[in-house]
Amino acid sequence: MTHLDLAQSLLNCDTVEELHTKTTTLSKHMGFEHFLYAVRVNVSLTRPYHFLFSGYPKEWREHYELSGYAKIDPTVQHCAKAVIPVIWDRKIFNSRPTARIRNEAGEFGLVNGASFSVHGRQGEAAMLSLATSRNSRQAKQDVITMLGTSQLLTCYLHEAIQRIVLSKDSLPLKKINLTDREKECILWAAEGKTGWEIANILKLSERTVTFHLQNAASKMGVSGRQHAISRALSMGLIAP
Amino acid sequence: MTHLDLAQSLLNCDTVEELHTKTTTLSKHMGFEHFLYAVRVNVSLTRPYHFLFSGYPKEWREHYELSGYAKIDPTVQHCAKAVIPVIWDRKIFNSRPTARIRNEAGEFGLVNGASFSVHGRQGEAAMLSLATSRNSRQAKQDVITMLGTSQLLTCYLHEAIQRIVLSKDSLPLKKINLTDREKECILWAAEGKTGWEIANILKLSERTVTFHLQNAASKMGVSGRQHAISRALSMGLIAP
DNA sequence: TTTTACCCTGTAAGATCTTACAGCTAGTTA
DNA sequence: TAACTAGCTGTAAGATCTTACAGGGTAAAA
Repeated sequence: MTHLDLAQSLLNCDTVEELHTKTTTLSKHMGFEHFLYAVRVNVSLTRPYHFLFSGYPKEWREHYELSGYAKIDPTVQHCAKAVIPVIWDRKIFNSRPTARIRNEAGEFGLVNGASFSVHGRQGEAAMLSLATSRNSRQAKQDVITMLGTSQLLTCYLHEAIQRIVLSKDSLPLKKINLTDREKECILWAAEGKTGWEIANILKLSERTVTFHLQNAASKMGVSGRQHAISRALSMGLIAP
Repeated sequence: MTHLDLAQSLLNCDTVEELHTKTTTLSKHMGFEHFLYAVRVNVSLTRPYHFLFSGYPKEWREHYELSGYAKIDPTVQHCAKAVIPVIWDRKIFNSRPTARIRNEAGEFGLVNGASFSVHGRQGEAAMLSLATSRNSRQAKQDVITMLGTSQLLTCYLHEAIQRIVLSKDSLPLKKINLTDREKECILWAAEGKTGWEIANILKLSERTVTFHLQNAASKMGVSGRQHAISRALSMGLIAP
């Protein structure tokens, strides 16, 4: 049974609970007592959707939340802009308030670990943190040794979450089917073309272009061309 | 010297050539004679920017290009929409034309391997393929064994490419500095607000909103509000 | 055969955006 | 001090988008 098989098995989960159990087992196998997966989906730019999948101590999560640590947590900031993992280290938590986060986390059994970043095609930004309470030199070394496997786990877990959670109806990535025409019209509108220009490009009447753009907008639950463009883009609906 | 150290060393490269040498060495260490990294950046949706970083045989690349294989290559399609790697396998190359790609690739020494996907914060979609000419059962197993390390390499390589290639002036991700106001205005415009509404939200005059949006557009080299919104979004300039 | 999905088009009033003109303040840097 | 950057504001004509009304077609699935 390779780690690949285990990771693959995440994709076979049907429920969030099952996925949680498997992820917990898998993390433990890899030497981490705790994990935390979080994803942000830009259904709306100003009100993004967040989903948390936690194998962290509940008390720590609550404290973290109440203290608004997410805003200054260097691992969160790192994962928001980079695609490489970050190993928990004194250099990372270097300021006064961030060092405090690290210390407090340690009290809850999150001593050593690393955070992994993964971005989806539909603009989702996700991260997975894996942590152990072990504080030895060996523990630090183990984190490094497992870096590859951990990164792989992150990818598979994200894929699984995407399938189980994010694709369900009434949830943010709920499948919105734009027709080809609608996509074409939005694409050209996004390229800055006017209705008249799009009509010429697609050999349609300007009225029809308007029509398709309206349909697309109403499918996505937005109003106006600009809103439709941004929603279609941030949800990856018209990706090349 | 762990694989991590090696991957880290990619980040220290200053030139594309240096990066190429290091990547070649690294791939070999991992048991792959060939690698191919490709990235697409949505500077424009209809005319995206492509960058290829090839450790593949030149002849194969040319043949692949001329034959337009990229359009039907199942590994490319997989990486475009998934975040998990795909191992080269008969099941993947299952149709007549795709099986042909696999066979032809084999003739150039690309027999077994896998393709890895990574998406960046700025909407770049990249993939790395690693291949070996070995055709044994052991070779297949080795691909699986190295899956984690390979995925990690993909992430580091992408980060390195981003720094060396994509961030340079005159290149697609060339740093465009939007001011906070400009970002705010674009953000709300992307949320479907009218100029008048944005003015109210930000406590500005409508004229000023127009002004900022125009400045943002001209900085990005586009014309019109819709174009500005799409460019800002697809280049990750106003990400939350 | 009915339903469903997709595609296409017209008119017209009013809202909104674009682009041209022109000018002000404040803070930082050279 | 001069030059630069960021921020802010006004007017007005013309282009473009929005939304209301209304209507037509094909093709596949139920």
